[in-house]
Amino acid sequence: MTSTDARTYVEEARREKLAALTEMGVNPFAYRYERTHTAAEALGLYADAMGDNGPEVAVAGRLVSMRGKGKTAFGHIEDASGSIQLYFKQDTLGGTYDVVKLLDLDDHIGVRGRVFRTRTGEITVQAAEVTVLAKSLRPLPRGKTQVTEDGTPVTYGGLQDPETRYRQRYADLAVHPDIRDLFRLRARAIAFMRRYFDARGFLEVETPILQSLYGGAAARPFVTHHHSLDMPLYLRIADELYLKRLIVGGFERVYEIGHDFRNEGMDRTHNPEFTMLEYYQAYADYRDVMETLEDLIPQLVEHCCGSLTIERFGITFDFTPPWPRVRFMEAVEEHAGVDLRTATEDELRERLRAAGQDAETVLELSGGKLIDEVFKEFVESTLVQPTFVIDYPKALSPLAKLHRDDPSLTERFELFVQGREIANAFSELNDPDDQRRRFEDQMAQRAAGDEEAHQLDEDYIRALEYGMPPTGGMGLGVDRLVMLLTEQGSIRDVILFPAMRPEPKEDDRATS
RNA sequence: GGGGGUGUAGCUCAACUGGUAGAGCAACAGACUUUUAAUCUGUAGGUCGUGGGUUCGAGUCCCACCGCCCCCUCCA
Repeated sequence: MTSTDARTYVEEARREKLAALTEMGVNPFAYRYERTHTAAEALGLYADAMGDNGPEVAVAGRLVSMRGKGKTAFGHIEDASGSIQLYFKQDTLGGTYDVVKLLDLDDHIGVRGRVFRTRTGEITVQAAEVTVLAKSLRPLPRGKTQVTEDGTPVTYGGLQDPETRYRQRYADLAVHPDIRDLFRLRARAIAFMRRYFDARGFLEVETPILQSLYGGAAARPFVTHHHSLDMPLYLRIADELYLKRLIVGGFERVYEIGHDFRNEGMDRTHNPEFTMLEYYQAYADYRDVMETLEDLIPQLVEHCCGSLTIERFGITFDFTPPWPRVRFMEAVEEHAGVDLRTATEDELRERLRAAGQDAETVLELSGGKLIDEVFKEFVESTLVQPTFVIDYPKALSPLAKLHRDDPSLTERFELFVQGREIANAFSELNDPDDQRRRFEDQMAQRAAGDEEAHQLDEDYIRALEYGMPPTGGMGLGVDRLVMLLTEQGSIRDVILFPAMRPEPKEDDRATS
């Protein structure tokens, strides 16, 4: 009996083979294997002049296909590099052939033998020695792929159920090489970011995930409790305030790639924990940050996808810089037909209602939230190609410096692609007195019932009082960028282990 | 939170207007010493998400609950 579900007859059969192997003195769970070549390397070794006398290799991997023929058998193993065919022959293997008969799909095995080419033309390892590395007791939900006459592969069966794919990502990855490739691309993108900032003198740092006071974004946090301090701690919702403390400390250029946690709804673009890149650069303003993004992102896209122009979701995205910069106010005026400088809140609410939004929900909106909503309703979806929206209203941006030409605005921009916010950046507010006033405004909104408004962070203000140089900073949602690069419609498809409800136990599956 | 869909064998899916569950692949036994979704013969495998109700009879109808997916709302 396993802990998760009842053992099936298929598993019983595998356990019987496991027992038979043990009976024969074969350890079904070996300690190590001296692999000489990956599957791809072994394939590359063979040249036709070698005939049946190719080089000897020792390959190892998971058995993914097996075609028994009495006294011979063909199968494929798959390793991280790809797959290679194996040929087992009783004449050659002698008693070991009994071990081959006890193999199941999904077993990990090591095979030593010479490389040759079969009559049908496939480069193959003729097994001279077979080592069981790990018996598989539970069959993977593996589909069968047939290549039709016109060359299109058709897969029968396989692991389709999205829930199972997320819950048992190990199985999903094991049977879907393309999913493994997707996560390799994700890793490649993150590694590129790291190299990019390292090469420009940025210091990678780690700031607290457990915080007694959370800040840096408008969001509800996860709360936990520290026993010996007997106090609540919050999981961070952003890295921002700590990274800027480091600018005060003199690092000048810092970045962090890590998880933020927001206790909010889950859907195809929101996971409770997600990956954020933040960077801060002394003596820079938000225009410098735009230039950095216009440099970084195109390079990253080209590095990961091979081109500055990519076809995704039926749209051609062109990352060739420079990207359009549209002012927030002008964008709203153009798409919503309202002038935020003159419109009353009631007029804005009426505009939202006219667009089909729920009247009661709209009534609860005011101030920055209302303006933000108007922007989201009318502007966001129009921003398909990479676009900077710049100069946000002050009310929306309590951590951004006031605009040098217009004190009702801030020097803030967001980068949109495919109608989604990818990055958010500003000339960082470094006037401690102004920061205190902005926090106080937030506290007032909080008192008025806005759970997402910032808390007043005295320690952060103290840091600013010591003096923070002019600083440009940015946060970028890594998951969403990866979604675009890999053409995935759900954030769960780019997170290895997305948040899931716990699996119901057998006993109480239907109760409560 | 609202609306729609869905949950049947290990996997992928069937089962007409209610009549007591079926296929392909996987599994098991046997045949086959260069095959490749191998093939051939035979066998086995299911409290039809859970609980209740209607009915002579429920996978199928009704109610509740649980999970998942999609759309709307929303935070990145």
